[in-house]
Amino acid sequence: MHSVAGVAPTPADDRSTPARIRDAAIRCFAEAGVARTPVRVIAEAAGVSPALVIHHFGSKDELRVACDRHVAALIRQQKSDSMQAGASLDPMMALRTYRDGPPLLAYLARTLVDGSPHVSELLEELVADAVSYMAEGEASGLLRASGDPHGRAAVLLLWSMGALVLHEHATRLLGVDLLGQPDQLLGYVRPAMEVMGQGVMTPEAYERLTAAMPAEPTTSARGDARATPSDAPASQET
Amino acid sequence: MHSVAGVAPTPADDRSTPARIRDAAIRCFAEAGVARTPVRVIAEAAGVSPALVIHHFGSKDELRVACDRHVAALIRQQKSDSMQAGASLDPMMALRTYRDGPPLLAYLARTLVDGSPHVSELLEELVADAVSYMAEGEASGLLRASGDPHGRAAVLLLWSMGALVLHEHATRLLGVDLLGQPDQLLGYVRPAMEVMGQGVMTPEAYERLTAAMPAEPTTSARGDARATPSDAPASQET
DNA sequence: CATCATACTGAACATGCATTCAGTAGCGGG
DNA sequence: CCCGCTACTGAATGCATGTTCAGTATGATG
Repeated sequence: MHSVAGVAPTPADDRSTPARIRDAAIRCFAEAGVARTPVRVIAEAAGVSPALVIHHFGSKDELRVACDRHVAALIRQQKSDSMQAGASLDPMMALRTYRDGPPLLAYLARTLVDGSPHVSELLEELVADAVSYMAEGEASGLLRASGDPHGRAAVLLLWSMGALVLHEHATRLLGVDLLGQPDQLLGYVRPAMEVMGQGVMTPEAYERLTAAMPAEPTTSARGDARATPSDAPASQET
Repeated sequence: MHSVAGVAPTPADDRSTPARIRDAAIRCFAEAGVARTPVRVIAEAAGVSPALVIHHFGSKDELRVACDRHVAALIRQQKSDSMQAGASLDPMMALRTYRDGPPLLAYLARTLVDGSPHVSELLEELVADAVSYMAEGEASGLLRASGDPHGRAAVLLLWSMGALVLHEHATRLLGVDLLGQPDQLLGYVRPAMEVMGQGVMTPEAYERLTAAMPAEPTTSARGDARATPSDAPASQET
């Protein structure tokens, strides 16, 4: 465990010591989670003493916050960098191709469940971005209109991020590594695209469903709705 | 924090002491996660001493395994109970209506990320179930056929469970509580149903995409595929 | 050169934790 | 009545971990 760096302080490492500590922490946190990585291990990975970690960041928790901020900033940046190169339906897909993408995604997957204000903020930005990209997509005839654009974008992002968080299960169930390179994700991407492209229901079944659904998509949900006959993923009505 | 039970050992509690401890542990683990709930808190919630918890289960870790098994068994049972009452596209939806459903879902959400052999096993069963239900749905004209039924079922389950795991973000982004009652989930269910019903892409765009996709859906992914132009959720190509 | 701040360390320290231990109470079987 | 067994407890024990502390080196500044 904790197979990260080693103590070798690559001679040509121009990063400042705090930066090296922060980067080591990001790798460790991504690999084992925050709770299960002692400061000792981070210090070793950065080639310094545990005391120095505290000296620079004040406490392990403040170090974590610094990591959150840095990762959020990196993702924001790579997001805007990849803007021109054609956005995909998965906002994180572009990240996988970058050199440091996978560790970033692993860190994100951990932090999404641990909960961090900065990552939560990032998530809200991603939803907002998705809404506007999808509006463009709608305008150019690629995407369908939605009765609730924000809701749709949020649900798609939750699914995408949720799959990322459950990447271990994705590996077991589908044999793909969601933290890896995009060209090895066909086992995930193809079914996903199938659903994104056509849905899973027949047009008639969907028609019947919408007729039975309570009205008002965008206004905040009212209490008049009875239990819906079905929901998100996995089967049909008997 | 840890607002669970209290020490009151309801006089009419016919559960055995180990069962009471296990149930208390499930509640605590669901609420705060395994790592962040000391044995002491579980013992308090069950009205016993920490030493007794160890006495009955051997260690905290074995207690966790017992909880995993019990939760998996409960979910299996409620799943088969609700079979007759019309399965939905979300395999967990029925659980929400049961009295003890929400805590079970919360426990599941925690354990899915912590990783547990028994819950992983449960997940595989759920995929298998989903495949057969969706085959029925296809036969009765409700669902579309898929080029990769297992992949589709797995992806849908991953999305559904992923959203569950990220329920805190769902609350913030959509204002719904995925751990709560189904009739308060419209903000999630409606966009989800929209996607499940029709997909997000226009038929023409999907047509163009499938034409560009590499072939062979069911055979295990070969290494010949180049990067796919896009993926799962959030936008389109510029 | 003297001074001072800063980077840094090894060895403590304090705390929270799971687990152990020695012992008590109660109870069923001989 | 007594023996042994089980449920159970309060107080240790030992360990891992975050943090502090006293002190050293280094390099800039006067």
